[in-house]
Amino acid sequence: MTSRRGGEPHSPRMAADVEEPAGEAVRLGPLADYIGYHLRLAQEASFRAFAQRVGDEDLKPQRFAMLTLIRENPGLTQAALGRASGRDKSTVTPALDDLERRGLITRERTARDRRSYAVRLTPEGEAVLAELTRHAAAHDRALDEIVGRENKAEFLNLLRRIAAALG
Amino acid sequence: MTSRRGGEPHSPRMAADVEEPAGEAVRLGPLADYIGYHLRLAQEASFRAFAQRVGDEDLKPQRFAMLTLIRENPGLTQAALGRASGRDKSTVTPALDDLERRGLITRERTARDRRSYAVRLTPEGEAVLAELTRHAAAHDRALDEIVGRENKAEFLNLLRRIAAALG
DNA sequence: ACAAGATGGTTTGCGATCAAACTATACCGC
DNA sequence: GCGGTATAGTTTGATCGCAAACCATCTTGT
Repeated sequence: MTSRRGGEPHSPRMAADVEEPAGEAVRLGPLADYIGYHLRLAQEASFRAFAQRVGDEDLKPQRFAMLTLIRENPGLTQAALGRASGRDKSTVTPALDDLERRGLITRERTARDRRSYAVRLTPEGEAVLAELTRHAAAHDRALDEIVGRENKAEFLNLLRRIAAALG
Repeated sequence: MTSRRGGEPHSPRMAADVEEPAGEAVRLGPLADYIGYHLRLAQEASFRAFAQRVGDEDLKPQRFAMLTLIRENPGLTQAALGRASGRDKSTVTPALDDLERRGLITRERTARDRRSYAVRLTPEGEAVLAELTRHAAAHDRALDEIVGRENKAEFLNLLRRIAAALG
């Protein structure tokens, strides 16, 4: 095979059988020691495991966090909820639309600031959250096992430091 | 489309000024000790800091990881790239379309397996990656500082363990 | 009190991502 | 070989997320 050059996207050039790392042994290079890279892989693995545990039909981690924050801070505003859960306000709106449609939360206008809503759980929301919390607790116990009891506190502190320093 | 203009709340109930956590002191409840929750916040903070550092116009962490993996494993397939970077193959395709359009990578059919492409960096891709690597290294040095030199190895190991155990 | 700016919420536009359906090719058992 | 199954890549459809534009309301400076 002659090695052709050229810049056509998707032009099917043939390559002789060169090195081809083929096997699963992919080298990570500098990535291997980057905190950011491993942070992403770990977070996504955790996310998927959680979603799988509660079932595809159910509520995802993001919704769970929002419901918990609402229960812990009844009447909080959407903006406060967004800050606490690390989501943009334009993400909070449709998420709450969904939770409201499902009858899990209420939005009430407040006299104090008529721009904002006071968000609260409905009894139904409390019930669903209680169920979700069981799944979440089981999920986090699994994470605890992986991390190890003796390392958890330090690990959490490092994660908090990263979020705080870069947030 | 939840078509609802700012004027009409869905259930326009007025709430007298009840507790209203108002201030920024939002209680996290059980979330405070969940590894998954802090993992997500830390990852997103890191992601945003990286994107900001390389500039909005430039390539995001995901593209950087892909370019690095291609450089470290020239000729690897899209499937292998997806596995290594933790992305679905249907995510890899448009990402490589973009990188190819920018002239940073090439896709060549191989004789060995005519279903797959051998992906490689162009000289232009090498140059862009070199520049990106400088930013990434600076970013990770910042993370190193936050985590602390003496904690980094252990921290990385825990992240790897989580990704491996739940992946 | 009033104008200027800040803030809460919604909408729109865009990119990233996955899952599932599909095509083409490779591999395996017989 | 042949058929069945597995794999590489693409396409489509859906969800999630952010940023920016926008309106309504609150706050602040003077």
